[in-house]
Amino acid sequence: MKPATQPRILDAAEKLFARHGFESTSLRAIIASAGVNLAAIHYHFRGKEGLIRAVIERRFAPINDERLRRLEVCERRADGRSPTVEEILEAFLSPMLRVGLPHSGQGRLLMQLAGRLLQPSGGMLEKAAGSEFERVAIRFLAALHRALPDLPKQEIAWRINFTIGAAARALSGGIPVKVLSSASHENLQERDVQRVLQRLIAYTAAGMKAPPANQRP
Amino acid sequence: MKPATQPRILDAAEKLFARHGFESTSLRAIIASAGVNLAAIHYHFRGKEGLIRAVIERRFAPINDERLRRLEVCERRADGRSPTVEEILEAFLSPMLRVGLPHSGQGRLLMQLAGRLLQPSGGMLEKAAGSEFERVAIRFLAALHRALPDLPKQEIAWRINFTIGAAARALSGGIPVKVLSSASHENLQERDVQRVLQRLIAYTAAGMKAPPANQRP
DNA sequence: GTCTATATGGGGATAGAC
DNA sequence: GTCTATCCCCATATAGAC
Repeated sequence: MKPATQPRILDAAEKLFARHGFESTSLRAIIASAGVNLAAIHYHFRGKEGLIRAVIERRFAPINDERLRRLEVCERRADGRSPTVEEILEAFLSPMLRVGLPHSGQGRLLMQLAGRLLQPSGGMLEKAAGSEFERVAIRFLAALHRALPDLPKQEIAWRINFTIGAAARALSGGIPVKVLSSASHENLQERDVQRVLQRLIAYTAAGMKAPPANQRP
Repeated sequence: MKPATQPRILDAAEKLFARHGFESTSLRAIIASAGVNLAAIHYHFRGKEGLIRAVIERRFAPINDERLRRLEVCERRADGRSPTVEEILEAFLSPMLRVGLPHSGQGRLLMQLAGRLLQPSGGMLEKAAGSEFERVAIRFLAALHRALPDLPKQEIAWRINFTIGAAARALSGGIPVKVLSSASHENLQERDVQRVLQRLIAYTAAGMKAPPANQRP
């Protein structure tokens, strides 16, 4: 028996989106891969934008839940005191990087997809990703503000954005410069996620804890 | 007398690309704004991809020249010793963030454009941006390796990628999460670039200098 | 409720007249 | 160098079969 139409569409769309990006993937390519009719997409998802949103939400809702869950765990473990910046950042970054096992093709596809998702690229993607991120961002901003009471909240907000940018690089494998990609992009395909996560946390935690620059130069 | 067709196309395309992104901007929108014929784009630039590449190269070649020039200046000033990480990163980041004055509309447009450019988003952009970056990336990787001799070169390559990701966030204004964008996106439109640069350098320099994570967890 | 067939309008690209 | 006319592909919408 063959799987239902809806998940077949979602699986095919996720794979193609991850490989070619959202705007470069046509619905026709998706229906060919899924073996369904074009109008089925419109029926189930109300068009391409709805399909993108459904793909995103299917995968990122659990990630965001996991982020919040981990944050609560390490806050409870800290028992009244604030968790370390490293712990908070691991709660934020790890679920995204760890989805799927290192050897799972689906996991790596999702990492590429996530790398694309996190970057603003022209309108509708922001909306789809933004609503998912919002609840998470608020919680983590508060947690980091508590861990770094000397930093203005505005500075922390900036640094969260910098951190997201760094994570997006890690997920998408970096720029296609040979000298850099030999050390990142290629390896990302083959090495384990844990190593990348360690590098990313070492970098972003140090940046997060940096003394703020002089505001009057 | 009216300007030549070619720069008119480039100006209109840059403006629209900056505003709506590359894939969401139609050639027809560009010709309407530039007041030229559709085929003129294909004649001068061999299609949309060539136009994107031309827009990119026109703006980024001088930026990359400036990066290399600044790196040489601070290396000469260091007189045999290595410049600080902060100096190297400022040479790398500042030309990109400083193009145009804070109040120049063109400068801000370019910042948005650059923010989009630096993030991998589906194929052809990487190629266009990658060739531009290559010569710069090699030089800065070497300079940072000299400034941070204890770090493996591979680790530095990863951190350069993280740094680029953070810079891309600064340029594009961050994710559209209200609580974060109130502190970044909105202000980026109105406040001076110097402030952003200071924040970015404080964050990325700390990340760059962080002790590497344990490789055996 | 689920899907097929088909129509519409907009997109990038190209050949060839001027 | 420039423009007109045209081609083919795509996303979307809808009517109606099952």
